[in-house]
Amino acid sequence: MTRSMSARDLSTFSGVSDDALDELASIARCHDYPKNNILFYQGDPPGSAYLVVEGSVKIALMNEEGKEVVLTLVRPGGVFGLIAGVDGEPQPANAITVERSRIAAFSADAFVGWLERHDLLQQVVLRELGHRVREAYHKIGEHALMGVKDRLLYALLEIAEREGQREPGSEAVVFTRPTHQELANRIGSSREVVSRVLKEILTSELLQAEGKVIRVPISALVVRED
Amino acid sequence: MTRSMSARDLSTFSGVSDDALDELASIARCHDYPKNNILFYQGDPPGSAYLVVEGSVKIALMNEEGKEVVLTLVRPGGVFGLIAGVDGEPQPANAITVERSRIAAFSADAFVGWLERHDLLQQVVLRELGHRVREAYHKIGEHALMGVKDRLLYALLEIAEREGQREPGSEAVVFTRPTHQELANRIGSSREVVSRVLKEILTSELLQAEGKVIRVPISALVVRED
DNA sequence: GACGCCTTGTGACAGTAGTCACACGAGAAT
DNA sequence: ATTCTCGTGTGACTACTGTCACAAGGCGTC
Repeated sequence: MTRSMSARDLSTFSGVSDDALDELASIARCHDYPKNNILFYQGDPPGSAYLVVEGSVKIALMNEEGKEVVLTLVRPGGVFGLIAGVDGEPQPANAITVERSRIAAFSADAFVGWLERHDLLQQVVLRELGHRVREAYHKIGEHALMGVKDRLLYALLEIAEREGQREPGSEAVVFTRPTHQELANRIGSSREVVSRVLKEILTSELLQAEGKVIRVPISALVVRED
Repeated sequence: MTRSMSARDLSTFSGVSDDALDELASIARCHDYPKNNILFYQGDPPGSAYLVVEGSVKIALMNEEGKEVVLTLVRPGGVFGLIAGVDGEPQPANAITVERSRIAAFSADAFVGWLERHDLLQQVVLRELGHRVREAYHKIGEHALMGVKDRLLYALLEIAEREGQREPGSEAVVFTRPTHQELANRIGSSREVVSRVLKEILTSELLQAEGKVIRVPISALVVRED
């Protein structure tokens, strides 16, 4: 793992001392993976905890026919595989790289040991799990209580929040949207439906698009808070 | 909080010493609530952590029209309100009694203090949150990847696992099912649809019913493991 | 430039699931 | 006993979603 990984401002490990991060780096095995590489399957025994150094990884479920739903997207600085690592149960979902990614892996024992040595269970793991629960609850609500159009809208707003760039000289945030298929996987729908509904949203709604770039007025973002 | 509450085999606190439980009891405010009593709303600031002593509480989301989806059902010995108590963010969902219930409440600070004093963060909170995440992920998968019939089937099997009684003299488990409306809320559907689909399941499928009592062969339960 | 692969747009269709309306039965309450 | 409420069963209808089929555009590789 290169020194660059221990970026001090990454969300999950913010507030962790440099010494601890250096020690963490020393127990990591770091590798590059191509796009769509499967890191582990749902049901696998807990082996390692993982840290995304570069790229991104989707945690997702699939059914027998190959239909997929993305539970969460882990971006640089985020960890995954934690739950199984912490409670010793099988992995609750599949982990797959979304793009070419650099991933650091730690043996579950070594990682938990590190957490305990530095008294970071609360700071790191609780925060992370709490966030996952919130995220998951929100997603359940979306699925059970809203239709495709609203789910898609929320997904777009969430992306805007997480990776949108402030557009120079305007009160809006821009980002290039993922493919229709990826959006469909995120919201648990199908490519064709996303194609149609997205058009509808972009014409009538509060978002505009130029090509694959979507503009979201900042006013639309703040409103969305739950 | 009566002494009876500190039952030593309750899942969430199994393995916790009697001394610690006694101390916990000493900081609790314990009250009885009628059916359908709202304990907190989604968005409320974190106030307390709660323990179900008797009865049960549903953690659920609602939309504007009053449609509801149950995220998890907390039974005696289970805790809720934890996430907000631990991370200081607003409550992620509503908490409502399902039946007449006795609930012990702890101020968030006092509860966290107790956990830390007895070094139980890992044992109690991590276990609980990990379980919640798994449960939630499973539910998302159900919603995104399965239809009403399968969701209902899973819901019934889950109930059978959690509160089914071994039927004397047969290889089956029995339980009295909740109302159609409650089932609909659990799976995010509607009363009428549950009424129809349930009939379908009970005639063709692996479950049988006599009145409101449902029989599930044990063989059907073990298979369902993920 | 030609080929192939990925992504997209769209019409037509099918099926699932949700809603509305209404009736019936069992129990609780008065 | 009468009345009310709650849970239930069912038919009819609607609408939202997903699927299939097919065409076309973009972009990189050889």
